Amino acid sequence: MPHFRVHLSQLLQQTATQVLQDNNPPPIEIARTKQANHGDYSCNLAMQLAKTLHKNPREIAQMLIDAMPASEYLDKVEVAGAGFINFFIKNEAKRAYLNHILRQGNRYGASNFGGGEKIQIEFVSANPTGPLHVGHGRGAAFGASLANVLAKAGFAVTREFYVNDAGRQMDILALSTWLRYLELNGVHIPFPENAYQGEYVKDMAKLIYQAHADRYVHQPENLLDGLPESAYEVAVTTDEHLDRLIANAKKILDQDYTYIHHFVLTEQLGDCRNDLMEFGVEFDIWFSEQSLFDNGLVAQAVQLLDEKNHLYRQDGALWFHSTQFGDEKDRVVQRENGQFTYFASDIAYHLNKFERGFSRVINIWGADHHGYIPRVKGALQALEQDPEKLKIALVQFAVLYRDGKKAPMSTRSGEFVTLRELRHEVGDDAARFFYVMRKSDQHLDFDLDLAKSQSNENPVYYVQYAHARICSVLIQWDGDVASLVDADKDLLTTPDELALLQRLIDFPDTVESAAKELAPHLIAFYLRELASEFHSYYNSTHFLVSDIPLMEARLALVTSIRHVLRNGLELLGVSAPEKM
RNA sequence: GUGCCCGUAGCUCAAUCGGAUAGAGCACCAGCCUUCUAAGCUGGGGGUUACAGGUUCGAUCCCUGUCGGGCACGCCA
Repeated sequence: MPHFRVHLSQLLQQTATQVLQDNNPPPIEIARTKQANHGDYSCNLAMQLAKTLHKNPREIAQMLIDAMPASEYLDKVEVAGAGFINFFIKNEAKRAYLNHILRQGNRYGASNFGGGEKIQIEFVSANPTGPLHVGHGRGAAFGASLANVLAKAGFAVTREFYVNDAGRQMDILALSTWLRYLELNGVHIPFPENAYQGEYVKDMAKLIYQAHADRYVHQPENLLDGLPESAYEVAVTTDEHLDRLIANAKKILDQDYTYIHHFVLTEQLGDCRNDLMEFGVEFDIWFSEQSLFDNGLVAQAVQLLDEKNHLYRQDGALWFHSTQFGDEKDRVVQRENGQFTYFASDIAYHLNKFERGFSRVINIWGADHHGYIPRVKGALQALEQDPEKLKIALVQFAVLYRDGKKAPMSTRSGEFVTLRELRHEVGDDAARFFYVMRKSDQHLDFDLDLAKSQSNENPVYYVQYAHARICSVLIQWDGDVASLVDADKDLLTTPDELALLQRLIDFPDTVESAAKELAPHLIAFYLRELASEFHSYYNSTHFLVSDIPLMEARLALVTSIRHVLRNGLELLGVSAPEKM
């Protein structure tokens, strides 16, 4: 079965090369039309050629049409407006397409757009220092849906979570947990305000306490070494004090520090993984930042930059000359104290991604990281990699609304809404759908009341309901769906039915666009429109009629709609219930 | 202050990377269940696409400026 849009594109390509002779035509773009009287597809090629050919675009369009070979799928081709070429697909061809959908079933919508290209998509990558919050949720939903879309469009997709298990934040979490643990053992040291305040820290301390009692209570009196007397009474708030506490804790605990560190990391990562799994978000690879250090890849990447003369030393630190690659200032890769910065391991990580043979790499970042892009791309360029292969999709913040008011959120005070709370409150389906209803680079107003409402206002139910209705009809019909390929599709003649056919035909193109533009929201919009057209059709037309051939034709259409609804919802990680 | 993103119906958002008469949902008004699920459908009003210029066959989209909002400007991650 032909892909109409591709077919037309080839037809026009062939014609254009012939008509233009030595001039090679610009890329042919076939678009869907908005209005029925413009046909089904249109092309603006003639208008684009008007300038180079010094001719009236309508004239060029007519020339192209006259030279175009006949197509068995076309009813007619017209010149319209300023010089559009409008294509009218035969209704018979659209009807025949239904069998293609029925046979493809859950594969329908797939294409070879990606050509099996290896593509890596890294998302969420939250610090394993606490529960995921609603901001991570958007990255997770967006990334997972996009990955599904890319896979459907023919890319070989690897989903990856970068685990920041090497940095200072992990040390702060380990320290925080140990302090809570000491409290449980009756040792009270003022809890730093800039340590992790959340209840989950106390929970982890409790677990250690329950399993090991006082085993990790070594000389806590030395914990405040090097700190002023006041530290015994007042909670510290500065980074210096916190770092001193960490250093002291490491000294006091020695080997046992590794245990605490490992314990909190495993706990948090496990929690994060479960949370995401329940949300329908899974990864192929959990990539450890620490492993980059352990394998010497960070040192190697920095050395490589040095060999290519992109580093210099100043104030005791090692700087990358990123301004030479469009960054607004140079960046430190190795601190005065010898520690590599987060940026250094990130360079190593991205270099590693490219060395693993991905032809394209997609990072999904929170929009607050946008300033970070030039330095990463700069580093890649400095290492003689093509920065164009790295695409960074920025996801804006999600703001929750309850009762028409902003829900308060602040990580610092520990008063933030976790992803888990959100999922439990509105349900996984609604959460997944709402997160991708907006373009990713737009702020998202997440209306909790709307997401929760089990009513006609809720777009998730609207789409799912269409699916459930179809299931219900098919159950009452009680026939063999596979037999519907034999139905006489020519009995589908109403404007409703023809519009639905075209909508179904559009699905693979929509998936392709969503892949090309990294825009899974297109799927959400498409599904709403398809559901809308279906509901309308459902209300105006009875399917289970006594005229058997007519009934089977309609059931063939409706079954195809069910396939597309299901496949589309699956891309978004939303369930397709058979009953509601 | 500098850089990036954004500004579309009363509200929340689309608009197939420059295309044809800018579209949906919510809200508001008026209707539709003895029939496959009313979590549904039908009809109606709503716009100088923040503002002012520019580029061209053609601009919500590209360029310049102004106004308004968000984010980022660490030897943090």
